[in-house]
Amino acid sequence: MTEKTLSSSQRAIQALRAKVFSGELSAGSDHLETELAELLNMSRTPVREAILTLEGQGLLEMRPRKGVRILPLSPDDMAEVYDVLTQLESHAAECAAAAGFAEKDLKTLAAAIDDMDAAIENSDLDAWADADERFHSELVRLGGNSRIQAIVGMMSDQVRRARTTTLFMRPVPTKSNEDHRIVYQAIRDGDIATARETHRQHRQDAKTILVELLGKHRLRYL
Amino acid sequence: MTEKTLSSSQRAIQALRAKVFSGELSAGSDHLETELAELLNMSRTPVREAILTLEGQGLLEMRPRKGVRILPLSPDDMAEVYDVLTQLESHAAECAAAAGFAEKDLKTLAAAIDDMDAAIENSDLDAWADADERFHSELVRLGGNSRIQAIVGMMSDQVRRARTTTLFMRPVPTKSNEDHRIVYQAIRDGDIATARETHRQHRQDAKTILVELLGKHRLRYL
DNA sequence: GCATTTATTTACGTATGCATTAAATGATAC
DNA sequence: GTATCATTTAATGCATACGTAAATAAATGC
Repeated sequence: MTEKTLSSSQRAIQALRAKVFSGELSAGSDHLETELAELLNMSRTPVREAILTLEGQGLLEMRPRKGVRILPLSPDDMAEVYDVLTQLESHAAECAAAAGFAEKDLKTLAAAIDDMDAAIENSDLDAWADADERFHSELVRLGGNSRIQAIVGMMSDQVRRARTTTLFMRPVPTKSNEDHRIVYQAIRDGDIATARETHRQHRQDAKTILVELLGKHRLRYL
Repeated sequence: MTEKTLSSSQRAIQALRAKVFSGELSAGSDHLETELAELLNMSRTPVREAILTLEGQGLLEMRPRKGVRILPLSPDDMAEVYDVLTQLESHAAECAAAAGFAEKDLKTLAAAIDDMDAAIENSDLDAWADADERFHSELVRLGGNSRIQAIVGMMSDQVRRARTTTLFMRPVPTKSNEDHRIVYQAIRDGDIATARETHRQHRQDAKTILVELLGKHRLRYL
């Protein structure tokens, strides 16, 4: 095993991230540095460093004397996030298709798609969401632009926060996997235009569905 | 005047940024926290906080026991940066065109274009670069996506670092401003496709020119 | 000499203390 | 009752101290 002793700062980052995603630190809530330090059993110093880092990733905001605010996401915010994902991921799909990967280079991508099918069979939404993330993450990796990877990672974090709430509100995403297969084939066949355009449309659909869902359920923040 | 007493952390961020851009802290160089603290006349604490922030913006990297490394930019890195800019800015141009701005909303954009013309007349490359930045920054602002603004801002910082070196190596960018005018008109006329495609091509050309220039001059890092 | 171990240095990570200053509370005037 | 000012509270920003572990130097064995 790759045993590593994480620094307190690193643990703080992980722990805070986890608590934000789990909702233990809910969106819109404020927390004093002292409170978080106590919660994580460490001094304020590493907590402050973690806060700085997470602020840079858009998860929270330091507001002097008012505490650390876990950033809420409005439907407009989600639209912004999805627009960034749409542009950068479709570019990644384009690049991946242009790169001329062999089928064996694409096995991770294919596996994610198969897992999604299986998850839908079993009506296991969590497994589906997990595989979906793997697909998108691998797609971006294949795109070969490390900065796009980093940015998409940050935006995906935002989506992940919303997912807990939204995942069970929407219909089983069967259409979604058809898109994934088309993108996969386009990349394998070097069909640049199809890879890009299919994925672009795929993400744009996801945005529309989500934003409408939020509107329908009167969710103004999450 | 808007007089404000900046915190030491804030001053550290500004000062370090300035020193990176000016080259006083040159790309690839390593610096101990103590050294930077001394340089900025403050304790390590605010310096560390600034380092964390700037690390999140991709300007430097904390390497325990080896010092803070000012990240060098390879031609491949520049290509990555320009690809992100190309995707996100062309999307912003598209959105701006779709938004149906009145001519008066576009005066900042028009002013930047005029300034670039004037700068070319005067062979003032610095003024040109300044106006060029204003154009791109305003374009993205008009796009209306705050996340894209933030990301483009970060990527522009990377470009800015290279500019000191590259600005005087290349021919006067006359063609560039033709593109800008076309983009401007397309936005004003609500011609979404032209706005996007012209700007996309504009940025892609810039990438090609820069990468070739770096190759020609055997600049492997900057 | 060269390799390996031991000692030393020192940069970093974290805890702690304190001054500052924004916010909250209370007092006073109207 | 309200508004203004003084007072108190306490969260933060920063400096400082210190233990730890990495890197370097020294020492030992072969």
